[in-house]
Amino acid sequence: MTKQAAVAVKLPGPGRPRSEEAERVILDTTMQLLVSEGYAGFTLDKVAAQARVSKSTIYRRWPSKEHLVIAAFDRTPPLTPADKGNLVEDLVNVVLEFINIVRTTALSAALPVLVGERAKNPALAEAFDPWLERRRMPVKQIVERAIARGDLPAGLDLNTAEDMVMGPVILRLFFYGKGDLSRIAVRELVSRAVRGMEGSV
Amino acid sequence: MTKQAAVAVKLPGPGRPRSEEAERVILDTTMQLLVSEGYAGFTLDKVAAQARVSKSTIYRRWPSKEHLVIAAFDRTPPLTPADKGNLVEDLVNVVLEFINIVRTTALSAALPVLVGERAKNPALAEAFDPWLERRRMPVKQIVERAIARGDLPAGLDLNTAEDMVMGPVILRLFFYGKGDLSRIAVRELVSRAVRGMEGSV
Amino acid sequence: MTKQAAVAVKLPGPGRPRSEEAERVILDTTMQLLVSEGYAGFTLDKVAAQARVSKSTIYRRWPSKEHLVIAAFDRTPPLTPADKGNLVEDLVNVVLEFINIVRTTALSAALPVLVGERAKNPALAEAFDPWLERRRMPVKQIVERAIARGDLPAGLDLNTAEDMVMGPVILRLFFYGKGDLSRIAVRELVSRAVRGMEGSV
Amino acid sequence: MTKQAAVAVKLPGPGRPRSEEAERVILDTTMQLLVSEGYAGFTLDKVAAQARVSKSTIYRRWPSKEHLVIAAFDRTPPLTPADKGNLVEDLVNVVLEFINIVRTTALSAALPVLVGERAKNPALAEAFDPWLERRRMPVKQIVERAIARGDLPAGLDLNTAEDMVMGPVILRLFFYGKGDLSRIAVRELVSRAVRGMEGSV
DNA sequence: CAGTAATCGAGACGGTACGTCCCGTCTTTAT
DNA sequence: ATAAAGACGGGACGTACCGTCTCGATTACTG
Repeated sequence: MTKQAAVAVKLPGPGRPRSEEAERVILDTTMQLLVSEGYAGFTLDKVAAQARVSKSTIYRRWPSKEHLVIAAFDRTPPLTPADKGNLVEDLVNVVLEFINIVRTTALSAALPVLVGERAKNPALAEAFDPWLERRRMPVKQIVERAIARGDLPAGLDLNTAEDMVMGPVILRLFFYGKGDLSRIAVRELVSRAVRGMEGSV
Repeated sequence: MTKQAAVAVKLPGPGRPRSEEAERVILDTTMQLLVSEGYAGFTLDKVAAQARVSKSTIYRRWPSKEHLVIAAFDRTPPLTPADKGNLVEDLVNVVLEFINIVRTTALSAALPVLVGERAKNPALAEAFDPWLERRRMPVKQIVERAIARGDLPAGLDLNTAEDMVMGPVILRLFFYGKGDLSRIAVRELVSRAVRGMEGSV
Repeated sequence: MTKQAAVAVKLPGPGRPRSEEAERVILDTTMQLLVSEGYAGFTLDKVAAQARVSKSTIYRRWPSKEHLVIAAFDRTPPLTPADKGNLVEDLVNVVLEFINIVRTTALSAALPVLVGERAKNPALAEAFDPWLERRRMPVKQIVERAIARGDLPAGLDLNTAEDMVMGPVILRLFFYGKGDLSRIAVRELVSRAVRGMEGSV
Repeated sequence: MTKQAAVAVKLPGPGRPRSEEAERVILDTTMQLLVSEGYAGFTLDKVAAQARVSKSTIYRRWPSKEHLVIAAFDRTPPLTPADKGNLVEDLVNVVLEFINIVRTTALSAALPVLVGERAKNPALAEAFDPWLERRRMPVKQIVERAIARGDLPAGLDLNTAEDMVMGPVILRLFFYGKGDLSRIAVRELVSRAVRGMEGSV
């Protein structure tokens, strides 16, 4: 009934404790290799070799390559939902921050693959979806505050709003190589999305 | 100046001509295996075996597994941009048609992977981008006609419009497992997108 | 100066040790397949399948098909240089024993191929030549003892003697399909070779 | 019943006649490629490409790669059995000539492979054996003349004599990389072989 | 303080797909 | 009928990676 076990602090128990150092090095190496080699060239053997760690040490912590990748991305800092009281500008800022993260990490290469795998791998979905949901929070929070302020109608579904804001951005980011994602272009997309949110269906 | 050469009919020339039969069987088998096995379980050896064709015959036509997959999708019928003079309804119809295609073919599993590969494989991008562009046409055409009718402002960028319509849908289709894509939900997304298109930036 | 290192017992070292069982099964299967399929029909995939071993396990030990074959032959028991004090009879016996081994194993099919490959593959020569040298030992020993007994002149070169004994035999064995290699024929060849060894050049 | 057909001059008949030019170019290219690439790197596709000839043109003439190789070697000039009346010197000369041919052509690489194939390919044996027999003739002739002169006993079997002369040489030539085959070494081998031929068994 | 148990590194293992290569055959159009 | 060109089926090659396993060597907690 309780999910405490999952969160519970690992009790010492007998036996040699897992090295936190190893965990950190593995995740760092994972991130670095994803960037330098791309997802396709990313290999657990390479991670093990470069991190000076055995493959068992990796598999003891994460059940598959994909889980490791998700864990690595999980450490990227969360988006900070700026609150200047201006809906459009707040959204633009958080979107640009997201774009920047995607471009500097290997997310653009890895995310599609993870998405593809998730479809048929329930175990992966279990790790992936919370991460994704966490990534969606900032936009939702900004929209929520705007509703509270009365800038947006009360009946607006937060998920729908998020889809409208991020959908076009993600399309340009992942699907089209050369989509315009300058601040100006983003502001147009966001402005139009916000306009679409106003009023009832 | 002319692109005719690229489109020109392949002249017979000397040597045994490539078997159109083989090509057809390979693409059919590819599509079928993608659906039945998923992208990860999809193998060129399986294609060769099931299509009763040698691997050389496949590799002679497409330089890699990914190119073959794109070629297979390339044969899926183009979306037909219905024209009932009602912008929102026309868009809803074409979007639902797209959703249906994605769900009945293996697109949902394959597209993310292809997108991921495209990022670092220029040769793949060359084959992938035209296909994607072709898929974007119907929505653009509908929007274009609406502009001609005066239903939408003349200055509206077609790509932007397309991103606003398809972005949220694709987000729900690929990224979120259980996004609501019923006709009602789609109509809301499309209606809001259209509202966002109206007026200037 | 010492060659001990090469012969030294493999120290355990870290990591999972290589399975001696696997090694044995692979070599057994190799030998059996060479006999049943002939050299041309001999395939590493077949070996892997029949030995219930992965190809990696084979390639981890031997760098190529040819090296594996040599390793398999390397296990055939060495010729036993009989010593009845009769030079000709001792030689006849060891030659007949050699002929028998060649005929019952796949040597007759494999040896020529290996010889052909050796010419341009230094790595192969490195494995092949010691094996060949080992095969030459028995005849040399018999000749050496005969020299010690005073049955052959002291200045006789052992290699030359060996070439004179085995050359005609190998010619008949490998090059001519139907060369007479009965005990009587062999005794004639050996007798004449021994007569040629007597006296100075 | 008659074998005339095989030897009969090709009657013109209908249709385009076979190009003698093509035949010559193919054989030349075969020889050259065997030398430059070695037997393993020798490919019919390479022959066709370099000779500017289609593979069909090759297969119309010879039923397999091996037959083509034999045909190419078949054009090497026959050994000329010098006759200076000195048995040993005549043999030494013809042996050295043979050694030279083997070393300048690709024979050393190809012969072992052909020998290996011959064992299980009757059709190949049919082409190979006559060639081999032809190569054995000079030594036999020299021995025959020596018998006629009374230098060797009348009962000596020619094949046995040939085996004794060529066996050791071939052993050094094909099997051992670095066998001494200088004129002096060859003279010793031949002298000893001749001594072995003298007297009865 | 000895014993127990989980961890570590190293690296072998079965399985399987990849993309390349070559053989010998077949199918075109052109001589 | 031959020729050049080149596609075809078949099948082996050697490489790579995955996720599992087996070692000997460390660490801690436990009795």
